[in-house]
Amino acid sequence: MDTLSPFVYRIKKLELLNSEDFVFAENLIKNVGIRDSGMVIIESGLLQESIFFVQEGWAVRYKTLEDGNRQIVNFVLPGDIIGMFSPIFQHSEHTVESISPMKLGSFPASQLIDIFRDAPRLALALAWMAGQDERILEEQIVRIGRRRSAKRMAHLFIELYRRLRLCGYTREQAIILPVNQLLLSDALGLSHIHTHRVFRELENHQLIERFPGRIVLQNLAVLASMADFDESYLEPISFAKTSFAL
Amino acid sequence: MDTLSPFVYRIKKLELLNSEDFVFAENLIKNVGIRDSGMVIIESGLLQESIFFVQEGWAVRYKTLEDGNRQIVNFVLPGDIIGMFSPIFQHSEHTVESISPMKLGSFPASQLIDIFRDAPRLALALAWMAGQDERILEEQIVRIGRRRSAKRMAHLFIELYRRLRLCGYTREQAIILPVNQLLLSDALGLSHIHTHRVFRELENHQLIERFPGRIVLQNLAVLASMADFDESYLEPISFAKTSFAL
DNA sequence: CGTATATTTGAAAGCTGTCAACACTTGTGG
DNA sequence: CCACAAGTGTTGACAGCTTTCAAATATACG
Repeated sequence: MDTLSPFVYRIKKLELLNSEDFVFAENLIKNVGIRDSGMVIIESGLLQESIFFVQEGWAVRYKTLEDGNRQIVNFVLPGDIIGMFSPIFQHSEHTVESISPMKLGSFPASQLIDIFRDAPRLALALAWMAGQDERILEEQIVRIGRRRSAKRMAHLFIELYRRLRLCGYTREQAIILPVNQLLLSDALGLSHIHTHRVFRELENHQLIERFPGRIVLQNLAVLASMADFDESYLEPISFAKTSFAL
Repeated sequence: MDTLSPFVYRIKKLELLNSEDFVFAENLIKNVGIRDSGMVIIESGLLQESIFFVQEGWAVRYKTLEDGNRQIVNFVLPGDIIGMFSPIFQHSEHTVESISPMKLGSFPASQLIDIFRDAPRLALALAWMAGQDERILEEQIVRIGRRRSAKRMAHLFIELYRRLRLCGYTREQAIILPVNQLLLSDALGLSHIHTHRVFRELENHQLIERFPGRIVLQNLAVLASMADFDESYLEPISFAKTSFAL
């Protein structure tokens, strides 16, 4: 038997889908493709033809400003969906680019409609995932708007760690992020120089360690406590069973 | 005949729903209630029992930090939905509070399921609205992460103006926002003192005018140009008709 | 009229960005 | 294999933006 895809792993927790839905879901993502690091998966301004499921690897979702600056809006991790509701928009508003080699399941955007018509429970599960994504964006707003740089960085690190856990990563120590300082600064809304300063500070406290192109989180406990991390915005244990049958 | 509710006004543009769907939609929001300014509509940490449609009035959606600070994540305007996918979560992650008197349509959260099962086109329309909301959050991230205070404020003003237009507001000049400086600072991720300085600056340039508890935008053209506002993230003219029948 | 909530000011401290170089790594082509 | 280019990481100094502190003034509300 093969291991569960991270997507199925996540929606399983919902306890909403029956075996028929799971077959439907598994079939959706049968079409798997590989991407190198640094590839554009969807591009701002363009119509999106596919919906992707991240099986392995990392990407970033960002917007580019008129002055050439960019802001990373969210990281895209295994178990995430890329462009879920894109078929109902004429163009994408952000770019998604791989930052590590990736394995992506995909299905044609037009098929989203079939899901809504033929598999309402699965459609609801997708809405659930979109809702989680929105919660993560909200927390990103709070992080950038109301936290100072060191705390901001620590908070992001812990979020990424916790999100990895959601789809089955269990290692308790030494989480490796395929991220460099430039990426970090664009995610945190800081200059790359200041990012470096903060970075060095955390490193001096032995909270993180650096390797070319990656960051290792060494002391999650201290990072979490300095970040005042409240995980309630991340995926709950189970679905709110408001007593309905679908 | 009565005027269209702002919600129906918006989803009409989708050109996805048939008359049956519209009846369904209209029935959903028949139950209308009134709120004073300053009322909590949904509260962070609590289970949400209803889904609300804003017919009139403004609210803010915010998160409170451990240190008592708060960050407004988004403004809630006529035509918006509050807590759309809340039935699939055990608790709300943010608080929504009215900042003006409001008129709210609502239906029980449990009914969301009926929509997904019995009115897939309407469910898709809701997903479309959720997608728009997510785009607005993305832009808020960019605004806070990569724009300096004056530009940041101008950009928010223009966004609010454009969003009002989406549900039928047509006045070209003198848009009135039911907002004070404290609210503004929490939305922009600035201290209230600095917000005041920037505020005063825009006022000195005759771009805005202040009245107790409200702000009037007087020169939208100049505000928009200084904000480098790119409206593509706001609702498109029409649905991407990827040639499917639902 | 008194209290709480907003707004306003000035000054000082502190955080973050910008500038200008330099070092290091990696990949490419000669 | 070396040289070079491009991208990334590093430093120090400095400017500038933003926050904080403290206190005064309005304004709203009961």
